[in-house]
Amino acid sequence: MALKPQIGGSIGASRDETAAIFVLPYKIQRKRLEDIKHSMLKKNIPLAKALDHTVTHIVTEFESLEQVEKQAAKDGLQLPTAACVVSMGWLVECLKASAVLPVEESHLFKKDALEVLQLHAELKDGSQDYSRALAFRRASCLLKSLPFEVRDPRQLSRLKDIGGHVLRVVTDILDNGSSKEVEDIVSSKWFQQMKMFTSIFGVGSATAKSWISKGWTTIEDVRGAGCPSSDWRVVWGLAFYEDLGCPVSRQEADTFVAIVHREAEAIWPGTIVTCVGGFRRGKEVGHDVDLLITHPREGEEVGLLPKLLSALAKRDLILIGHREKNSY
DNA sequence: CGGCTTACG
DNA sequence: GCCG
DNA sequence: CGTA
Repeated sequence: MALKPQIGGSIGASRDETAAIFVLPYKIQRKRLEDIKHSMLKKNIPLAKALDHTVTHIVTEFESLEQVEKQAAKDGLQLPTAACVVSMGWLVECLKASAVLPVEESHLFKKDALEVLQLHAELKDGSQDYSRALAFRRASCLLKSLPFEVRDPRQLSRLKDIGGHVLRVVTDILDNGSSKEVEDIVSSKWFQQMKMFTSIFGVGSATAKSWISKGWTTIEDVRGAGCPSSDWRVVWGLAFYEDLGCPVSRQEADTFVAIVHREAEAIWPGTIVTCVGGFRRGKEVGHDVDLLITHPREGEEVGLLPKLLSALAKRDLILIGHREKNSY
Protein backbone atom coordinates (compact mmCIF):
# COMPACT_ATOMS: atom_id res chain seq x y z
CA MET A 1 0.00 0.00 0.00
CA ALA A 2 1.42 3.31 -1.03
CA LEU A 3 0.80 6.12 1.41
CA LYS A 4 -0.21 9.36 -0.21
CA PRO A 5 1.20 12.50 1.30
CA GLN A 6 -1.57 14.46 2.92
CA ILE A 7 -1.41 18.13 3.58
CA GLY A 8 -1.50 18.57 7.32
CA GLY A 9 -1.71 14.82 7.63
CA SER A 10 -3.44 13.48 10.70
CA ILE A 11 -0.16 12.37 12.20
CA GLY A 12 0.82 15.05 14.65
CA ALA A 13 -2.15 17.33 14.23
CA SER A 14 -2.21 19.37 17.38
CA ARG A 15 -5.71 18.34 18.46
CA ASP A 16 -5.20 14.70 17.70
CA GLU A 17 -7.13 12.82 20.35
CA THR A 18 -5.87 9.52 19.04
CA ALA A 19 -2.18 10.27 19.39
CA ALA A 20 -0.11 7.76 21.33
CA ILE A 21 3.53 8.55 21.88
CA PHE A 22 6.06 5.88 22.67
CA VAL A 23 9.50 6.86 23.91
CA LEU A 24 12.25 4.46 22.91
CA PRO A 25 14.40 4.05 26.01
CA TYR A 26 17.72 3.58 24.23
CA LYS A 27 20.48 6.15 24.71
CA ILE A 28 18.44 7.85 27.44
CA GLN A 29 19.54 7.72 31.07
CA ARG A 30 17.00 6.09 33.37
CA LYS A 31 16.43 9.21 35.46
CA ARG A 32 15.95 11.40 32.42
CA LEU A 33 13.50 8.94 30.92
CA GLU A 34 11.48 9.02 34.14
CA ASP A 35 11.48 12.82 34.10
CA ILE A 36 10.31 12.86 30.50
CA LYS A 37 7.47 10.43 31.17
CA HIS A 38 6.50 12.37 34.28
CA SER A 39 6.35 15.63 32.31
CA MET A 40 4.26 13.99 29.63
CA LEU A 41 1.65 12.90 32.17
CA LYS A 42 1.67 16.32 33.80
CA LYS A 43 1.21 18.09 30.47
CA ASN A 44 -1.42 15.69 29.23
CA ILE A 45 0.70 14.39 26.39
CA PRO A 46 -0.53 10.87 25.55
CA LEU A 47 2.12 8.35 26.57
CA ALA A 48 1.99 4.87 25.10
CA LYS A 49 2.96 2.12 27.54
CA ALA A 50 3.91 -0.35 24.86
CA LEU A 51 5.10 -0.29 21.27
CA ASP A 52 1.90 -1.61 19.73
CA HIS A 53 -0.12 -0.77 16.64
CA THR A 54 -1.92 2.12 18.36
CA VAL A 55 1.32 4.09 18.60
CA THR A 56 1.38 7.17 16.37
CA HIS A 57 4.77 8.67 17.31
CA ILE A 58 7.99 6.95 18.26
CA VAL A 59 10.42 9.31 19.98
CA THR A 60 14.08 8.40 19.98
CA GLU A 61 17.57 9.65 20.73
CA PHE A 62 18.92 7.53 17.91
CA GLU A 63 20.17 9.55 14.98
CA SER A 64 18.61 7.70 12.12
CA LEU A 65 15.64 5.59 11.27
CA GLU A 66 18.07 2.88 10.34
CA GLN A 67 19.46 2.72 13.89
CA VAL A 68 15.93 2.50 15.27
CA GLU A 69 15.08 -0.36 12.97
CA LYS A 70 18.30 -2.19 13.73
CA GLN A 71 17.60 -1.98 17.46
CA ALA A 72 13.98 -3.02 16.96
CA ALA A 73 15.09 -6.05 15.00
CA LYS A 74 17.52 -6.98 17.77
CA ASP A 75 14.67 -6.83 20.26
CA GLY A 76 12.34 -8.78 18.01
CA LEU A 77 10.05 -5.77 17.84
CA GLN A 78 8.12 -4.73 14.81
CA LEU A 79 7.68 -1.01 14.28
CA PRO A 80 4.03 0.00 13.83
CA THR A 81 3.73 0.91 10.15
CA ALA A 82 1.54 3.93 10.85
CA ALA A 83 3.89 5.45 13.39
CA CYS A 84 6.15 8.38 12.70
CA VAL A 85 9.69 8.15 14.07
CA VAL A 86 10.69 11.54 15.42
CA SER A 87 13.54 13.11 17.34
CA MET A 88 13.54 13.93 21.04
CA GLY A 89 13.56 17.57 19.98
CA TRP A 90 9.99 17.23 18.81
CA LEU A 91 8.85 15.83 22.16
CA VAL A 92 10.62 18.60 24.03
CA GLU A 93 8.76 21.16 21.92
CA CYS A 94 5.48 19.36 22.59
CA LEU A 95 6.14 19.43 26.31
CA LYS A 96 6.93 23.12 26.13
CA ALA A 97 3.67 23.76 24.30
CA SER A 98 1.63 21.21 26.28
CA ALA A 99 0.29 19.90 23.00
CA VAL A 100 0.97 17.25 20.40
CA LEU A 101 2.54 19.47 17.77
CA PRO A 102 2.68 18.79 14.04
CA VAL A 103 5.80 16.96 13.00
CA GLU A 104 8.05 19.16 10.93
CA GLU A 105 10.86 18.34 8.59
CA SER A 106 13.49 19.14 11.20
CA HIS A 107 12.18 16.37 13.43
CA LEU A 108 12.61 13.68 10.84
CA PHE A 109 15.88 12.14 9.89
CA LYS A 110 18.00 13.65 7.25
CA LYS A 111 17.02 13.29 3.64
CA ASP A 112 20.14 15.08 2.59
CA ALA A 113 21.45 12.54 0.12
CA LEU A 114 19.53 14.26 -2.66
CA GLU A 115 20.89 17.61 -1.59
CA VAL A 116 24.36 16.19 -2.15
CA LEU A 117 23.40 15.12 -5.66
CA GLN A 118 21.89 18.55 -6.26
CA LEU A 119 24.99 20.37 -5.07
CA HIS A 120 27.26 18.02 -6.99
CA ALA A 121 25.39 18.81 -10.20
CA GLU A 122 25.50 22.54 -9.47
CA LEU A 123 29.23 22.46 -8.88
CA LYS A 124 29.86 20.49 -12.05
CA ASP A 125 28.05 23.35 -13.76
CA GLY A 126 27.65 21.93 -17.24
CA SER A 127 24.62 23.00 -19.23
CA GLN A 128 22.86 19.74 -18.42
CA ASP A 129 23.95 19.71 -14.82
CA TYR A 130 21.99 22.75 -13.77
CA SER A 131 18.73 21.17 -14.80
CA ARG A 132 19.65 17.89 -13.20
CA ALA A 133 20.36 19.78 -9.99
CA LEU A 134 16.93 21.32 -10.25
CA ALA A 135 15.37 17.86 -10.58
CA PHE A 136 17.22 16.63 -7.49
CA ARG A 137 16.11 19.70 -5.60
CA ARG A 138 12.48 19.12 -6.49
CA ALA A 139 12.70 15.52 -5.35
CA SER A 140 14.50 16.54 -2.18
CA CYS A 141 11.88 19.16 -1.31
CA LEU A 142 9.10 16.69 -2.02
CA LEU A 143 10.59 14.11 0.34
CA LYS A 144 10.95 16.73 3.07
CA SER A 145 7.32 17.72 2.66
CA LEU A 146 6.01 14.23 3.33
CA PRO A 147 4.14 13.98 6.63
CA PHE A 148 5.50 10.49 7.25
CA GLU A 149 8.86 8.79 7.39
CA VAL A 150 9.70 6.88 4.23
CA ARG A 151 10.24 3.22 5.00
CA ASP A 152 9.60 1.66 1.64
CA PRO A 153 10.37 2.97 -1.87
CA ARG A 154 6.89 1.93 -2.93
CA GLN A 155 5.62 4.84 -0.86
CA LEU A 156 7.21 7.13 -3.47
CA SER A 157 6.97 5.39 -6.79
CA ARG A 158 3.95 7.27 -8.09
CA LEU A 159 4.80 10.72 -6.81
CA LYS A 160 5.61 13.62 -9.11
CA ASP A 161 9.31 14.49 -9.43
CA ILE A 162 10.40 11.09 -8.14
CA GLY A 163 12.02 9.19 -10.97
CA GLY A 164 14.31 6.26 -11.45
CA HIS A 165 17.52 7.83 -10.19
CA VAL A 166 15.94 9.20 -7.01
CA LEU A 167 14.19 5.91 -6.36
CA ARG A 168 17.50 4.10 -6.73
CA VAL A 169 19.19 6.36 -4.19
CA VAL A 170 16.33 6.09 -1.70
CA THR A 171 16.25 2.31 -2.10
CA ASP A 172 20.00 2.07 -1.50
CA ILE A 173 19.67 4.11 1.68
CA LEU A 174 16.77 2.06 2.96
CA ASP A 175 18.58 -1.18 2.15
CA ASN A 176 22.15 -0.33 3.17
CA GLY A 177 21.84 2.79 5.23
CA SER A 178 23.70 4.75 2.57
CA SER A 179 24.07 5.28 -1.15
CA LYS A 180 27.44 4.46 -2.66
CA GLU A 181 26.97 7.11 -5.31
CA VAL A 182 26.39 9.76 -2.65
CA GLU A 183 29.16 8.51 -0.36
CA ASP A 184 31.64 8.55 -3.23
CA ILE A 185 30.73 12.15 -3.98
CA VAL A 186 30.96 13.48 -0.43
CA SER A 187 34.27 11.73 0.16
CA SER A 188 35.82 12.98 -3.06
CA LYS A 189 38.53 15.59 -2.81
CA TRP A 190 37.14 17.58 -5.74
CA PHE A 191 33.70 17.89 -4.14
CA GLN A 192 35.12 18.93 -0.79
CA GLN A 193 37.37 21.56 -2.31
CA MET A 194 34.63 22.93 -4.54
CA LYS A 195 32.30 23.16 -1.57
CA MET A 196 34.93 24.96 0.45
CA PHE A 197 35.88 27.51 -2.24
CA THR A 198 32.29 28.23 -3.24
CA SER A 199 31.43 28.93 0.38
CA ILE A 200 33.43 32.14 -0.07
CA PHE A 201 31.22 35.09 -0.99
CA GLY A 202 31.80 36.01 -4.63
CA VAL A 203 33.21 32.63 -5.57
CA GLY A 204 31.05 30.36 -7.73
CA SER A 205 31.81 27.10 -9.47
CA ALA A 206 33.82 28.66 -12.30
CA THR A 207 36.19 30.53 -9.99
CA ALA A 208 36.49 27.53 -7.69
CA LYS A 209 37.42 25.29 -10.60
CA SER A 210 40.08 27.70 -11.81
CA TRP A 211 41.59 27.86 -8.34
CA ILE A 212 41.70 24.08 -8.07
CA SER A 213 43.38 23.93 -11.48
CA LYS A 214 46.07 26.24 -10.13
CA GLY A 215 46.77 23.64 -7.49
CA TRP A 216 45.28 25.63 -4.63
CA THR A 217 43.70 23.51 -1.93
CA THR A 218 42.86 25.79 0.96
CA ILE A 219 41.65 29.33 1.51
CA GLU A 220 45.11 30.14 2.85
CA ASP A 221 46.59 29.02 -0.49
CA VAL A 222 44.37 31.57 -2.20
CA ARG A 223 45.10 34.32 0.30
CA GLY A 224 48.81 33.67 0.05
CA ALA A 225 48.77 33.90 -3.72
CA GLY A 226 48.36 37.65 -3.74
CA CYS A 227 45.51 39.12 -5.72
CA PRO A 228 43.52 36.12 -6.93
CA SER A 229 40.70 38.13 -8.48
CA SER A 230 39.84 41.63 -9.54
CA ASP A 231 36.20 41.16 -8.54
CA TRP A 232 35.52 43.28 -5.46
CA ARG A 233 33.20 40.60 -4.08
CA VAL A 234 35.94 37.99 -4.05
CA VAL A 235 38.33 40.41 -2.35
CA TRP A 236 35.80 41.14 0.38
CA GLY A 237 34.71 37.50 0.53
CA LEU A 238 38.27 36.45 1.32
CA ALA A 239 38.82 39.32 3.76
CA PHE A 240 35.67 38.53 5.75
CA TYR A 241 35.39 34.79 5.28
CA GLU A 242 35.55 34.01 9.01
CA ASP A 243 33.25 36.88 9.96
CA LEU A 244 30.62 35.89 7.44
CA GLY A 245 30.70 32.36 8.83
CA CYS A 246 29.68 33.54 12.28
CA PRO A 247 26.01 33.14 13.04
CA VAL A 248 23.91 36.16 13.94
CA SER A 249 22.15 35.91 17.29
CA ARG A 250 18.59 36.97 17.85
CA GLN A 251 19.82 39.68 20.20
CA GLU A 252 22.16 41.08 17.57
CA ALA A 253 19.31 41.04 15.08
CA ASP A 254 17.03 42.93 17.47
CA THR A 255 19.73 45.53 18.09
CA PHE A 256 20.27 45.88 14.36
CA VAL A 257 16.58 46.46 13.73
CA ALA A 258 16.48 49.05 16.52
CA ILE A 259 19.41 50.96 15.03
CA VAL A 260 17.90 51.01 11.57
CA HIS A 261 14.56 52.05 12.99
CA ARG A 262 16.13 54.91 14.95
CA GLU A 263 17.84 56.28 11.84
CA ALA A 264 14.75 55.82 9.68
CA GLU A 265 12.53 57.52 12.23
CA ALA A 266 14.86 60.51 12.34
CA ILE A 267 14.58 60.98 8.60
CA TRP A 268 10.95 59.99 8.04
CA PRO A 269 8.86 60.00 11.21
CA GLY A 270 6.40 57.14 11.35
CA THR A 271 8.54 54.78 9.27
CA ILE A 272 8.02 51.14 10.23
CA VAL A 273 10.99 48.77 10.26
CA THR A 274 9.96 45.14 10.53
CA CYS A 275 12.19 42.13 10.98
CA VAL A 276 11.17 39.48 8.46
CA GLY A 277 12.72 36.21 7.28
CA GLY A 278 14.22 33.70 9.69
CA PHE A 279 14.12 35.84 12.82
CA ARG A 280 10.50 36.73 12.13
CA ARG A 281 9.83 33.00 12.06
CA GLY A 282 11.31 32.71 15.53
CA LYS A 283 14.84 31.47 14.79
CA GLU A 284 17.43 32.02 17.53
CA VAL A 285 20.36 32.23 15.14
CA GLY A 286 20.60 33.18 11.50
CA HIS A 287 23.08 34.16 8.82
CA ASP A 288 21.51 37.47 7.94
CA VAL A 289 18.81 39.89 9.06
CA ASP A 290 15.98 40.57 6.65
CA LEU A 291 14.17 43.88 7.02
CA LEU A 292 10.99 45.29 5.55
CA ILE A 293 10.79 49.07 5.61
CA THR A 294 7.35 50.63 5.15
CA HIS A 295 5.38 53.74 5.97
CA PRO A 296 1.72 53.93 7.03
CA ARG A 297 1.05 56.55 4.37
CA GLU A 298 1.53 54.69 1.13
CA GLY A 299 4.16 56.30 -1.03
CA GLU A 300 5.85 58.15 1.84
CA GLU A 301 8.63 55.55 1.87
CA VAL A 302 9.68 56.45 -1.65
CA GLY A 303 13.16 57.93 -1.58
CA LEU A 304 13.85 56.90 1.99
CA LEU A 305 16.42 54.25 1.21
CA PRO A 306 19.19 56.49 -0.16
CA LYS A 307 18.83 58.87 2.78
CA LEU A 308 18.81 55.98 5.22
CA LEU A 309 21.96 54.52 3.71
CA SER A 310 23.83 57.81 3.87
CA ALA A 311 22.72 58.37 7.47
CA LEU A 312 24.04 54.92 8.42
CA ALA A 313 27.20 55.53 6.39
CA LYS A 314 27.76 58.81 8.22
CA ARG A 315 27.77 56.86 11.47
CA ASP A 316 30.25 54.41 9.97
CA LEU A 317 27.73 51.61 10.24
CA ILE A 318 28.10 50.53 6.65
CA LEU A 319 31.07 48.63 5.30
CA ILE A 320 29.98 48.17 1.72
CA GLY A 321 26.78 49.93 0.82
CA HIS A 322 25.35 49.76 -2.56
CA ARG A 323 21.93 49.93 -4.19
CA GLU A 324 20.84 48.12 -7.26
CA LYS A 325 18.28 49.36 -9.74
CA ASN A 326 14.97 47.74 -10.15
CA SER A 327 12.49 47.71 -12.96
CA TYR A 328 9.21 48.05 -11.15
C1' DC B 1 12.09 15.82 -27.42
C1' DG B 2 11.73 20.68 -25.43
C1' DG B 3 11.91 22.94 -21.15
C1' DC B 4 13.29 23.88 -16.56
C1' DT B 5 12.51 31.41 -12.09
C1' DT B 6 14.00 35.85 -12.36
C1' DA B 7 16.44 40.37 -12.02
C1' DC B 8 20.39 42.67 -11.10
C1' DG B 9 25.80 44.38 -11.78
C1' DG C 1 16.73 14.11 -13.89
C1' DC C 2 12.07 14.35 -14.60
C1' DC C 3 7.76 15.92 -16.72
C1' DG C 4 4.39 16.69 -20.26
C1' DC D 1 30.12 34.89 -13.61
C1' DG D 2 27.98 35.61 -9.26
C1' DT D 3 24.20 37.14 -5.76
C1' DA D 4 19.58 37.25 -3.79
